[in-house]
Amino acid sequence: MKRVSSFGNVDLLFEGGIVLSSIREVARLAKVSPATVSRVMNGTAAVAPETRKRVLAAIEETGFIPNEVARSLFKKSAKTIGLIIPSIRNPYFTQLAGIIDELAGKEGYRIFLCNVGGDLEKEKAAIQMLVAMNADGVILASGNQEIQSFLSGCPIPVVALDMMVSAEVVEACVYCDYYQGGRLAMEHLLECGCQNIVCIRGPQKIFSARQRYEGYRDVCRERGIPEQTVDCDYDFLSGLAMTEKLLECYPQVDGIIASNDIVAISIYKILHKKNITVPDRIQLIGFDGIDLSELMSPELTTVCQPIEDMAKTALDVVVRQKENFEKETEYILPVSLAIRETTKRRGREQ
Amino acid sequence: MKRVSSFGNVDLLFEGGIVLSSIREVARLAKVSPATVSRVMNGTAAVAPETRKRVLAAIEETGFIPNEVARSLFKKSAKTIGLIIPSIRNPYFTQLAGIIDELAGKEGYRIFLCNVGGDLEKEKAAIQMLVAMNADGVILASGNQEIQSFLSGCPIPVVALDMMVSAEVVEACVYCDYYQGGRLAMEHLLECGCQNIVCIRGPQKIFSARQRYEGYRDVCRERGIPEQTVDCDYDFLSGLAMTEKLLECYPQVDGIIASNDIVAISIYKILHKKNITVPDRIQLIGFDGIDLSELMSPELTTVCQPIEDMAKTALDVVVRQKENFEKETEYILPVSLAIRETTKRRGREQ
DNA sequence: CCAAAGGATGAAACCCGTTTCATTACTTTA
DNA sequence: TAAAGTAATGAAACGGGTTTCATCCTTTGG
Repeated sequence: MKRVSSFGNVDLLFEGGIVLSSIREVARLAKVSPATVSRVMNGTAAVAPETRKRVLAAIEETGFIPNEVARSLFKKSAKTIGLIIPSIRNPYFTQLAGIIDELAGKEGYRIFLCNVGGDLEKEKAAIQMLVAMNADGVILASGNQEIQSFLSGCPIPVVALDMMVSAEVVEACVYCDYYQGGRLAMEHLLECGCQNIVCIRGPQKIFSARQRYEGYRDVCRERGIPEQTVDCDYDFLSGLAMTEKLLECYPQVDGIIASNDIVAISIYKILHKKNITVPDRIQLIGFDGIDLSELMSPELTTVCQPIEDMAKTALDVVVRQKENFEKETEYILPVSLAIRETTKRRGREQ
Repeated sequence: MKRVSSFGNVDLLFEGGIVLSSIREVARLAKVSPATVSRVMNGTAAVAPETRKRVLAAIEETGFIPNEVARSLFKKSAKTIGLIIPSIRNPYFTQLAGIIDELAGKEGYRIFLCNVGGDLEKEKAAIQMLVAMNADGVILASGNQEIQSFLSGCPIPVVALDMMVSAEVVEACVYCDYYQGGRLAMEHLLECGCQNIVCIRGPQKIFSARQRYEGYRDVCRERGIPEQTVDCDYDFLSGLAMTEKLLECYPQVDGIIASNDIVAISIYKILHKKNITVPDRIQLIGFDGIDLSELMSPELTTVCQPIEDMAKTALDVVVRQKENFEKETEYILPVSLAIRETTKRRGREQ
């Protein structure tokens, strides 16, 4: 019913489907050697037009698809790049993954997505697996600094995305000016008239979260404002829980800096549920600039990261690492403020 | 700096990192044959305790990681299952992917996610690639019926998820009772007092969208209500555009059935922007029951699909297809109504 | 007209983990 | 004590595409 039908010695199928046959079968059919078939397929050497035609016909007839595994084994390259992310449920990472996937496709690479969920062991296993699979490189966006020591001696190039890892163990780091982002968020809330701002910090072992917090903290210090923080993970469940806590601890709050957009959305949910109006009673700002931040109602004011540029840069480093002579080891991209509906000031920037 | 250091003939690295070395090197170091090393690693045959210890020590010393590609080539199995989805940006599919990934991991399989974006050629290429990679099976959730004819003779098992494909070409189909979902949505809006309901249909070439529409349509017919429909894709951009159109064509509308949750969210955004209150002036219901439907404010009333069960069922069929004797070819799962805040009636169900 | 150069092609090695099959050594049974 | 059986292990083949190297044939230059 769905197995390949056998026809003589050659597996054939006539209904436009997929067939398994080997290069040797094709060769036999075309009355050439496997080497010649390989040359025709890859254009790696001149083949007489007459021969080429016969080979092409044989490929057509058998529906031959070259076995990628055999190719990978010899070439020591699977034309695959691993993308390690902490959560496939976080729209920020799926947006990133979507862009990287598309760009990689154009360069002839596949993306192997590894969802490690903040688990260090899973992350190590993912890297080992990618190495064992002859992947050509890794884009590491797990956010977990602890992986660093494990990376030394990794035989395939690794580029850290959204995290700061020593240039000793990775090809390069690509991240944003999170610190500036933290400052921007705080300064914006102040400009909007907030008197009582609380910063919901992401996990401090994550570089972006730490830097954002430090931006916020430094503005506080410069202006003599006491810090008010709550700790929170980068996911919505944590966001919901921490918002409850925040309202308990800081009932006077009139401005909230969320650890990222998805947390901002969950904060908004709680505020909405409690009939606390945004931005009238409390103003709210997020980080990341995911699609959803603009899709939610009201639209979320947020500090945008150039997701597309980050994806492009990271991929570029991995793909072109061999040919890079004077390579950068650090790409720091600028962030920008998107003033929308959860803060009061109508700004110049969109 | 990051290359593996060479030590004698054996590649070594002392800092806990990753190393490339072959089974033959390990064998040489342990003074055994590669076969014995393989037997120690896989437990495929008895090895003398003394020998085993030497081999283990050699593996430890070299940091040897068996090459998955070589293993896949021989075994004709990559311990990998392909998951083909139309969009990695749609939370429904990432939620699905997350669950499948987790379950597959427990069974010793990797998931290779293929984002084909509704492009038939990309989808064909993805399937060919999976075959060429010695994948063990495919979970096909692209929604695109047209792929059907391409599937015949596919040498690896395919299970269709969220779509209806002939049992001739797939191992099984797993989907929900979308028709019932369509009815449920319509009946609920009627119960909530809507007089002027518009159905925003998903692409009619997609099975779920067609079935949902037919559920809606049949309720209309049974009650003598004239149909009012607008066509829309399954993404938020389309949702935004179509809502504008809807409001133009049907200014009297007081109930909207969205093609899915993400479209419902974008509908809400437009309504909110136009100061049309939900559910007072217009009531709104979605399909899918993604996390986000509950996270948005107000919480979205929606027809939930048992995403977890679907994932589990699909994976089970693929993994266990060889041992299935009397196999089902169709798994139809029930949907359920989650009455939340975008419709008026406070229902029994949560 | 012969040598050198170039083009087309095939045989065989290669990538590396797995498995079969044969061999050796030793134990058990008759 | 011989025959039969068993455990441990290695040599070699295998999987399938790629590449090197040698070979053969044709063309070009002297």
